[in-house]
Amino acid sequence: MLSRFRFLGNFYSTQSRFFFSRFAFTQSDLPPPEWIEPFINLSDLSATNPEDLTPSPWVAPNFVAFVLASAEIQNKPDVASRFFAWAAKQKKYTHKLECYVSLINVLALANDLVKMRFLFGQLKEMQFVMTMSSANSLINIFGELGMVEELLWVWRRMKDNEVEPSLYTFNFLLNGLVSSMFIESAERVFEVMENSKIRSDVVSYNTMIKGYCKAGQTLKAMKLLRAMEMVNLEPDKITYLTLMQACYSEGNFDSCLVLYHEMAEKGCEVPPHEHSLVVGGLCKEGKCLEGYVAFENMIRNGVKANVAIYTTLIDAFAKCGKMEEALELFERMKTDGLEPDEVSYGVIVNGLCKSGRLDEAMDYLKFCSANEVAVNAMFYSSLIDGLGKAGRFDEARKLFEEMVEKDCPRDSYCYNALAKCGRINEALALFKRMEDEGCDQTVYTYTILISGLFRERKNEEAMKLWDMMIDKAFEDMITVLCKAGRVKEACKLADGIVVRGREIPGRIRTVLINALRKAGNADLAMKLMHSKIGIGYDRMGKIKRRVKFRSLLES
DNA sequence: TTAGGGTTAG
Repeated sequence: MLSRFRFLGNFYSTQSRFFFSRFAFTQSDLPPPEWIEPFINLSDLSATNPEDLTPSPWVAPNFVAFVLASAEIQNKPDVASRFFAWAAKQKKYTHKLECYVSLINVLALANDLVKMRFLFGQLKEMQFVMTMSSANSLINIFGELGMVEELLWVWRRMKDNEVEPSLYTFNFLLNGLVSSMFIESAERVFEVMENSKIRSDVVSYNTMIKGYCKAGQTLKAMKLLRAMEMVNLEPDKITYLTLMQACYSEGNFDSCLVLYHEMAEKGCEVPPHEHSLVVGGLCKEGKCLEGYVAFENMIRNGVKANVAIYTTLIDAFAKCGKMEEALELFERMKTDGLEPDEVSYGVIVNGLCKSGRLDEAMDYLKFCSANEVAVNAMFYSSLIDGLGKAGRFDEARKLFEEMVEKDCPRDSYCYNALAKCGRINEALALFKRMEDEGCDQTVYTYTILISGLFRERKNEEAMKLWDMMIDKAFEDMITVLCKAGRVKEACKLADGIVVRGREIPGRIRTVLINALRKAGNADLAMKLMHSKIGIGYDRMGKIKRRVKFRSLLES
């Protein structure tokens, strides 16, 4: 947005200089602001009603473009639409390409996709000659919204009009494709760049790296980092942050640490977030002392700690059973001028509950409620769990019911904590309540119930729940694998369900189709959508054909 | 033009 503002500023100042020298303007010139302002309030466009404007000679295309660009900067889609419509009605006036681009942009910001599509349909019919700046802007906006068809139209149009794409055009295109998870297409564009006059730069590499990370192909992303060194391109802090973030989410903290040292060695600026990833990684592995060393190291390097880093460390100490150290860090954080938030308090409350210090934990709950710290479900689940384990069932139940009064939605953790400490009938009633309240039952919920039922020798009921759980687990597993981009494994699992004589529900097919599409396998997604893969039963329940999901990926 | 925080259970 800033860059467009800058563009507009340059555009305007050069034009107005031109103006003063000529003292008059023609249809295509732009009037200076002091000429426009009696008619239209540029600093607050909503104060102007376009219908009140005197038309000629003010309806110069550049004037309209300028007002629309102002509306875009002020994010006023209604004003822009009205002004656009008003201008279109004036005699001898037709919109310029830039007017369409401005209005499309402001509509995109307002998320009005329907109007955007309609307008783009008009633009396509206008036979405009595509310009570089309009193409860049459109490719950027369509890319962000995942409107790949529209994006490719602009790209082709540019080619037809023999407008040479710039490095920015390529990078916008790459980013658009990557945001819409068209990774294979992005790969092809990247290859084209490698072989063209325009060489890919750090941004192009970073964008491809982001794409691979999003698709769960961290190894490919790593290879690209090494490829940068081969072409003498210096990776920057964004390259490292993207990769470290991906390694961190995969739980690969060693690689995270390697990248961290690498960037420090290269003298690359290390942003606070990279430090958090390292401290967080060490803490997640239970190495709270090493995490603490990294934390001190960060402060020595002049990077100020923030609430998130403190919270990570406090939690790590609490989990190692070092509650006193955790509380000391909590105090240090406050003397450091940082205000603990609900997550920090949640970590403290959870730690206290785990170490059996329930009354202190209850005091924190009271303190937070009285001091406008948002009390969330985690506070309650920790306390309900702790109270239950200490045999204080009534207090646990009371807290569970109190959540409704306090407008705090109950999650599965709260239900499970209470179900675990009560009798089996109570737990079954809670299972039903979860369903009614739309709270997801987890594997842990089923485990509590099944073991409870077996203990009471209600074996048949237990087995029924077991079957329910297995079906749900398969479905969850497929969803999780798809989200991680591991479509091949998801397909194998789906085949496993069919072999066991069960059918794949439509909603899981959709998950698979979307995963294939996101992984850049649009063709395979189409194939699955229109095929009978996995659906292998006739009306008598006999297997008619059993085409495996896996066959999709083997072809 | 690209990136961007932490917490909960057997």
